[in-house]
Amino acid sequence: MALLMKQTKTFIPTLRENPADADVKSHRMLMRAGFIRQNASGVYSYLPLARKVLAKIEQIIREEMEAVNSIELLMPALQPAELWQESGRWEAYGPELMRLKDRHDRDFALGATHEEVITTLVRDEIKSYKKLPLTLYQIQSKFRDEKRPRFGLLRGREFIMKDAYSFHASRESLDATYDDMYRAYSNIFSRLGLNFRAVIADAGTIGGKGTHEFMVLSEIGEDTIAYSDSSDYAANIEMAEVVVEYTAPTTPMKEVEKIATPDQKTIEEVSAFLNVEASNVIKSLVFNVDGELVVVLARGDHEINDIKLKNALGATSVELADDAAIKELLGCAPGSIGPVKLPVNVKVIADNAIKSIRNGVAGANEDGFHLLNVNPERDFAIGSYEDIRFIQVGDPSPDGEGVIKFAEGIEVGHIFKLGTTYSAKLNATFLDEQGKAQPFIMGCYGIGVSRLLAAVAEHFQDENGFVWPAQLAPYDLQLVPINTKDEAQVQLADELYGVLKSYRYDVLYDDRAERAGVKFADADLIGLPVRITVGKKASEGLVEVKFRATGESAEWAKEEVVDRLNEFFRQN
RNA sequence: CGGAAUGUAGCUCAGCUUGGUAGAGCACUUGGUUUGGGACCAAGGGGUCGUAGGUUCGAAUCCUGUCAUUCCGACCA
Repeated sequence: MALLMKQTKTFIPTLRENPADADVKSHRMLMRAGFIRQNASGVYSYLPLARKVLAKIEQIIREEMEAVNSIELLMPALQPAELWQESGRWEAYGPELMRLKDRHDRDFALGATHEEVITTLVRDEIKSYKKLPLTLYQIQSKFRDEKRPRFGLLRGREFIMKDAYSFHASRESLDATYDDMYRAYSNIFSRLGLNFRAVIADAGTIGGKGTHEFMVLSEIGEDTIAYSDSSDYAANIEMAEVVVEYTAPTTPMKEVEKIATPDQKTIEEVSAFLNVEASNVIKSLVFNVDGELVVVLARGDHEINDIKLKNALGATSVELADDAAIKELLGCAPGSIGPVKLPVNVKVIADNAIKSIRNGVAGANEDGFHLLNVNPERDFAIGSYEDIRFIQVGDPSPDGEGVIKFAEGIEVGHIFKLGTTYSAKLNATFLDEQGKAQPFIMGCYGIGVSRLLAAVAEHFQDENGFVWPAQLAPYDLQLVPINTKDEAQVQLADELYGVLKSYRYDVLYDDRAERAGVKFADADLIGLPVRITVGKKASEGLVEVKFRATGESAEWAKEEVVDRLNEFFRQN
């Protein structure tokens, strides 16, 4: 399908100056080059050029999905509340679910995801194990009322997503499809030309066990990846296990001593004031765990990871308790909390590293005082030791090879083994070989399509504009007659336009009556791989060709344009 | 949801401190001169100064509320 487009007939509103509201370069360049416009916070229009890049991304996704027998369908964005009530997520999803009412005052949601719709759809139509496995996907807009939309397309409230769902009669079948998807995702991100890693991830509120995130490495990434410097281990920092074996030192224990520490609240202040290492200070925090106050301990040089905490306690929500609750429980402000002499019924969870503390420092549960020579077990009881801290740079890699380093990543894909979480709740069953009803075993697999547009926009640009690789470029090349009043130039440009069409090139024809400088600046902004300039030597049948990526240019006779272009696109 | 900032023409911004009835550049329209890296000359069109209220003889400017947008944090399949 060769697409031709005259620039006077399309809509590419380029900006000469940087938009004031765009801070990250993908957002800035997408605005400047006329790809997107914002309609509300986190809500964007995709203008013709963006639509074309999206179409290319989607095409790659479709090819790789079909290759693993995943079949496209399209489900509604507008979904009845009953569906969400049935799965329990009408309440559980919270304010992030966009809700609305119809004229009969019935509740609806704008689809934040489609587990409910697909599960009931399949439930009502698939009754036999003989029809399994089945994998379906769609590419569609999703709605999430994010607390803080940001970075242009990177975190929107309306965004485009590819979501796939698989249905199985057995775990083994799910595992096989999961592996297929893992490979398909790797193919997709490789074909897009992105530098990515598949990392071990947390399943979050979607539930299920066994999950990988696909992260594009980027400095604007909102997630931190912990990876091994000498193996292929990589995990979201939320999940990376700490495998250090901590043991108590053999130094003799000393008597506990109370000491005044006026206005010394943070670990840094206290350790500096008392001249001790942060690693020998006990950081004590009070968390509200599903309504119960729990004291959580970690070493002063460590950070508590609330996702690990949540998982370790099997809780559905953990958050720091507020000052009033702490005051009521312990009679002091945060900053002076400690594990010694707590009210009897308070649960205490300690990070494994607490074991390494000997004659440590802890808050005295009295404002302005700390305790010296505090020792675990002797001076306070611990409910259990768990791995609840964030891994740190330099920690040993959990797979035993090398040490941990950090990188920032943009989450562009996430694959889950859901199991029967949704099928059980929604009563979606099939009949197995024994004629017995079994809940479907499910998987789900998402790709943030519009987020990918942001990720590639972030990656494929230089100071003058986008530098699209051939597989993503909105058009293959731009045809630029310099002077639209020059008979010879227009004639040759028209001729090339026709020839290129017959050879199935997608051409953006800059037929505008603009000056050369304007056309060149816009061409650089738009960033097509090849620019063919028809100028002074048109009468001799010569054109100038410039390659966006390298900045190299050459002079070609009109007769050789097609052959040379074919050669270029074979190699790029 | 906490913290911060910003809302003045399509875009980027000045004017606000010290109240006197709105400006620049770019863009746009018309005419002319130009024509290979965001031209020039001339003449134009375009703004409830986010919004509501208050203070004042008088508010873009001072005060209060409110809304929107952005950034930091918390949060997040």
